Amino acid sequence: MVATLKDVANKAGVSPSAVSRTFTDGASVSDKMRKKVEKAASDLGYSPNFLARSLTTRRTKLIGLVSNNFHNPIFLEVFDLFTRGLQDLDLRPLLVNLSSETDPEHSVQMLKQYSVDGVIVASSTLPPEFSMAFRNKQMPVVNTFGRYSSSPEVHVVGIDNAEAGRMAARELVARGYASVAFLGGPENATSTQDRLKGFKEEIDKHPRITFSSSYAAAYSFDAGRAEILRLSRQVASTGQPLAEAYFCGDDVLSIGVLSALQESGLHVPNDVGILGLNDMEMSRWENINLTTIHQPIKQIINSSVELMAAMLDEPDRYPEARLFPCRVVERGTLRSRLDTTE
Amino acid sequence: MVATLKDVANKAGVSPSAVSRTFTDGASVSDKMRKKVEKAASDLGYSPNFLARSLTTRRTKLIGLVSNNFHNPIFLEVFDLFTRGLQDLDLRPLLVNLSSETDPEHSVQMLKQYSVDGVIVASSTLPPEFSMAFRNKQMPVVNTFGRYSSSPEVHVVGIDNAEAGRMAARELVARGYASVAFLGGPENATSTQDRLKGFKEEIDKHPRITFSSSYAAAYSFDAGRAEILRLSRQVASTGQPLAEAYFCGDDVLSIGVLSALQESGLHVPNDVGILGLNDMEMSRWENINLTTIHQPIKQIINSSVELMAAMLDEPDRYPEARLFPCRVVERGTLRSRLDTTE
DNA sequence: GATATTTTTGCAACCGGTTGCAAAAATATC
DNA sequence: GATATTTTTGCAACCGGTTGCAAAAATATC
Repeated sequence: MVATLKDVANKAGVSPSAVSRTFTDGASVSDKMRKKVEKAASDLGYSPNFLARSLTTRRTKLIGLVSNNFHNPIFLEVFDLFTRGLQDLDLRPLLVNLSSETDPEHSVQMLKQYSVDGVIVASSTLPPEFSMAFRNKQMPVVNTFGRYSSSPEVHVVGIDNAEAGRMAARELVARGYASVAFLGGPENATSTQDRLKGFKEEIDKHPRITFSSSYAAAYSFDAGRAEILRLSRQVASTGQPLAEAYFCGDDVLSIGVLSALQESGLHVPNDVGILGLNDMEMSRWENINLTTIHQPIKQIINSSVELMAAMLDEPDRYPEARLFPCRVVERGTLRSRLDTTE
Repeated sequence: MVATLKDVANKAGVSPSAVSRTFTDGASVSDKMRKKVEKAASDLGYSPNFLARSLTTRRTKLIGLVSNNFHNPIFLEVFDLFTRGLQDLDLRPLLVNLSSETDPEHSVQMLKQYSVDGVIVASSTLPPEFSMAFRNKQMPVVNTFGRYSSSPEVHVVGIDNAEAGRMAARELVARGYASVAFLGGPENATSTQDRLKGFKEEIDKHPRITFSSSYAAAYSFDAGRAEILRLSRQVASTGQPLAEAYFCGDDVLSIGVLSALQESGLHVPNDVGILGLNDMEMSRWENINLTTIHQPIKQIINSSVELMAAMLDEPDRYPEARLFPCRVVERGTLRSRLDTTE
């Protein structure tokens, strides 16, 4: 049905090797030969079969793109940037949804069967065992949004989550909040742990500020909303008031929190302040207008793709962590900074 | 490095064919042979190379998942459902981002080189030439969210967009709006055209209702917002007032519209009514609370996956359109229905 | 237990490519 | 124009599998 290399060779009256060389970068073919082959190939609508080729070259140009969060809108941006970035380098993303997968071996199996050249794990909530399992099978792996010290054998691209936590704390302190809280994502996610650690570390320098923390079950709207509702009910039963400001582990979480607060008649930022993290597109939507810590995801993802490309040429590259600085983006969910000169 | 079929054959002391048969469903192998081979295979950590296998079986189990909209949050749900659905059938999605692609031949080339078993085009805005180009290369194609009559050679799964338009019109009529408008997505998208057609058809039955229409440049928040701002400026310059209610071509468009209206001090639904289409997760977020027409995307996508699976077994299957009914989901962006008994 | 039938197994060719090596052709050198 | 050197080409083996066919082994039938 579809033309093969042999068909082209016959049509052009040359050897199969000649055809193969015409379609291989840097192979030795005379101009005359190339012309002849290209003519025959275009007449037959031939294009090389990458999968057959991969058998000898050992390169499929397939990259496993692994994620487990399809409920956080930022991941649409993540997929957009990854697919474009990979396509630009002539690599193809094999999308793997690990939302309900618990067995690293199963995912390894899956990606091994398709001989992917590398794996990008785009998640801060997937247990490190997954990245390690890929690594153990000699696959190049980049853990985007990962923790930079937990799996020293795996390349990591992202932000310094502890520093982001500190930045959040400094921001709330500068605005004079007397009681602050951390409302994180899943407790076992490395990103949650590190953000909390940095946040608390910095808050602890101000003994007069009250600190508390709690966790949402997932990085999702529903989870954020559920957690703040739970805290609100506590106010009623235990008398323990809500904090003056919440640093939420993520934007979508923040939006869930915003939604619940507004509904219960509390005004943001007058009654409660909210600070997010990510700065996803939606956060600057005028009806959301979330003050948040910007995570430079474009840079993070482009760098992840570059790093992956580099690993394909140099599989035993020494592992590195690439961290990008964050910055606070002021919008409408925190009260003004204090006008002090301290 | 990684164990091959021959390694297993040697270790088990049997022929390569025997090993191959052990890993092929329905092949003839005795129990004793199977045991022996499985032992050797698990000792070596062997798993078959799908790509090598595909050379003879002519099945890669790779499905091209093509989209061009990474700015509409509903597509995150779409990708979630597709990846899960395909994975459950042991198929693998090769994600293709056609956001900035204009040449169908290029995408065909790309997918042909990877010998995908089929292509799912998940878009109502990609020109029909793309689906047709895949079809012309004998690839099974399912156009999810496509127009069911425009490319009769391509299978389509989705809704009857004209009927959805009529449903929207009936809903606005029932609520007694005296002037209504259609604020669609891109003018050349089949979904926009059909929704407008149905909507207008039904509104025209009510000569006392004023009708107008306009288009946003994309199915995105920014485009919806920009279009309603343009219309608002017209109010100032031409005196032409805004409509009492807008049927927007999509939820994310509606949210952009909501955002701009609220900002300019108009109250929804008291001053202006908004009706969306899709019912994505975000539309039921309490701080959005959009009245919208529910498109059953779970059913649509599961059906698309099933249809694709069926086409793999029967490539020349007669093309069909699978349409799912929509329904209005009442939330907070339209005023109450009139209490009439007419 | 001999023969007929069925099941299991291995051989060899094949899927669609690439590549090292040697021979052939083209070019350089005198 | 003969010889040395370089470039181009084709052969044959290989990448990691599958499969039709015939032979071998196992089972059924009398």
